[in-house]
Amino acid sequence: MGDWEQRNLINELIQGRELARQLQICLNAPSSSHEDREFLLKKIITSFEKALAMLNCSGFSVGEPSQLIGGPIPMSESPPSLSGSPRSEDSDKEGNSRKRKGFPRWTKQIRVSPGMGLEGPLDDGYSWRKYGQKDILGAKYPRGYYRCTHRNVQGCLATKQVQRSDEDPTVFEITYRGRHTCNTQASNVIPPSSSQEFQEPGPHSNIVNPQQQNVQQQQLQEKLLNFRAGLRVLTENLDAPQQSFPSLHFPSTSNIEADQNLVFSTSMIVSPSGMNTFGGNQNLPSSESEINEIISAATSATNSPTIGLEFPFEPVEFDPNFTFINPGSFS
DNA sequence: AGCATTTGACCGCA
DNA sequence: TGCGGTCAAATGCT
Repeated sequence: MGDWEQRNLINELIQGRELARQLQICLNAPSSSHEDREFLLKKIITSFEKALAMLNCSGFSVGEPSQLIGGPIPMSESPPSLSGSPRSEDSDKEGNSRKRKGFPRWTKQIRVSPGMGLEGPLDDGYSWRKYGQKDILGAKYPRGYYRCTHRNVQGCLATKQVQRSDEDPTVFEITYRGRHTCNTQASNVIPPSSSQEFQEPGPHSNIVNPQQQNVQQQQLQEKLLNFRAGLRVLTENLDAPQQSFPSLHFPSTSNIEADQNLVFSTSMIVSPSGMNTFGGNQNLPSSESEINEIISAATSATNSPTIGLEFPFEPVEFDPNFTFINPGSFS
């Protein structure tokens, strides 16, 4: 872990601590609303998840045994022994091979509810560009192939595949391959200061004047509040390999072979009966095709400001055990 | 015009 | 040889 990442991690932990303190104050204040507490709680969780994600990203296996929601997700890909001889990233660039078997790979299965805005959880904070779609044998739904938008500019070789589950169409299995070497997410992960934690200072964001900033921030906070009120994030222990994975060297440079053993899972589930409380907006996907369109758009993570607003959930990117479930259980 | 998506073709691996 | 992953030209979108 480099200095930069360490700073980010520390920032995140400090932020988590501050939020916890605020929550403590909130709990002692009878005037505070349940919503406020809930909001702070969500922020704390998000903060810690970010920190964990950073650790995961930096080579620490931080998956913890936790609550299971849907049971272990069977991996459709090769088991930890992952086939193929390891290849260095250098030798595996375009032109040498169309199959990049040497990259670490991990899979998430993610659940979302339409009521909470599908683009949120699907946006992992990176910009993805779709470069292919393929009908997979035995699968009802085609698999989408995405690569980092900054592949050409920054040589970032991260890719991901999005596959809708046959068994449960509301589940999307996202397989990530390779690590981002671009700086895309950096600005998202670490807010410059706590007062700007909900801004999206990503590469696509434009500098705005303070007034616009305040308005946007306020709207964003309101949106997030609504979003979070309907969101419950639970971790799930989906894959043993992660726990048993002995190495603390996540994809740095020297341990690609061992890294191939990394297999994570998370679930994204689109609840067909999700409540429509998100910001009072009733324009929610009702049909399968609509959901597909949204998923497609969200996974491509373009410059849409809406997508950008959802960045607090991006740490899911590296968290093996996230599950977004139908927020209908909240009211 | 520039960027993203679509889609058929190509390639490597099992 | 078939399947999965990627390329790249065509097309669409802003």
